[in-house]
Amino acid sequence: MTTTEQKILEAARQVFLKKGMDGARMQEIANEAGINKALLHYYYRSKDKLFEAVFNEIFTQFITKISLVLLSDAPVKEKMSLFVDSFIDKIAANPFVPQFIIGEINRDPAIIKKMMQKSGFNPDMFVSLFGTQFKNLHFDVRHFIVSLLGLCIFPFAARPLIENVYFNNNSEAYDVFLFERKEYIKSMMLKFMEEE
Amino acid sequence: MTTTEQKILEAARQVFLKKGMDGARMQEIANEAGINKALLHYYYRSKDKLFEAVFNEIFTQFITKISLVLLSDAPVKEKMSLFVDSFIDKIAANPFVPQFIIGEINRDPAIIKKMMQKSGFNPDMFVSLFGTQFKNLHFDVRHFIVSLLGLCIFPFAARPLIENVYFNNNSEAYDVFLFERKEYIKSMMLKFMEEE
DNA sequence: GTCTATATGGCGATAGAC
DNA sequence: GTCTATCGCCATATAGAC
Repeated sequence: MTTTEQKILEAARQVFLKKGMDGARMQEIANEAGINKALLHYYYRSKDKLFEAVFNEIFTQFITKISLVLLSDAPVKEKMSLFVDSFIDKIAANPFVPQFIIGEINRDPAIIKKMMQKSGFNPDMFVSLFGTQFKNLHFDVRHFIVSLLGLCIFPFAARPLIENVYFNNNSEAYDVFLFERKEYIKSMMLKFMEEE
Repeated sequence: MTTTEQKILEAARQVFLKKGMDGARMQEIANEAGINKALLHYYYRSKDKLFEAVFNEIFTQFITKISLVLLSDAPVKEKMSLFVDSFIDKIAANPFVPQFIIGEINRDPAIIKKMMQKSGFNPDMFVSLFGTQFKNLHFDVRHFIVSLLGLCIFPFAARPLIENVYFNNNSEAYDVFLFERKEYIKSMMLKFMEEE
């Protein structure tokens, strides 16, 4: 059984993910939830508050997934492989998340700090990891992480363009491409991580 | 000497780049151009038309830059190096472009086809290149191009988040990081392109 | 061509009955 | 808790004077 509050949050998630804060309409969220517009304000006071609740949920899930690659203490090559597989699966199941987060953090950068606090994450946690676990690697770990994220996220964020230019809008072919991509990224990164 | 029409387009470019189609306001564009709101409609009929003019300009510039790496017939490794240097310089000079394009192509995928026609580009041109120039490479060229783009673009598109998490919001440090990134990407790709 | 004033519609938010 | 009706504002767009 789902409460009205949950139905609203789920509907808001759908609409905000596709349209973003600026493009979303309270009326559309109400329709999606099968309730009246006034109820949205009864439960969440304002569009801003509702958006924050949605963003917090999405962002926390996303950054939790990312942090796993850093927090586990598996050997770094296995860790990388596991991350690529699970991260791409995760995005494929939530294909609107990357461009949503990219759009919203650029629209309102201040939201990041707010969400970090709510999620219980803090920047120091990430930074301190560089001083300990990774210090013996021959490459810069920040560049390494950013590369890994870019390689995984970009083909989803830029999908409409790439699918048009390189796949003649053949959506099924692009799904295959995304699936292949796991192996491509892993082999690329493994080669790069070799000690010579 | 700049005409009113040019002033409007320049102002619209600034505002749309930062706020996107949904977040931009005609009043703000008028203020930025130092003219009256009614003049916007005199020259561009509607917000949609004005947006299309702006998007077309930005998109054409962007995709022209990308296509150079494919169209020149320099050896592939030098080509890659040249592309990374010039492309990152280009984005650094226009840091809002990546997230703007990502946002708008996802908001309205149909705009891509429209812009492709206006710019004189067509998908077949890109696709045919794979059958000829690149056919002897040992790796998939589509994955290669997408990787290159992702490695260059992502640190700009996700800047607010990465800058917060890994650089404690130190903007100058992040600029250094972006500058270093050219060498990092090139060495990574070169290693990957080795024949063994 | 450029302005002021205004029409027109849609949006977030609230009042108040049930 | 949930609804209908409506307020007040702000956005795009247009009319019409200069």
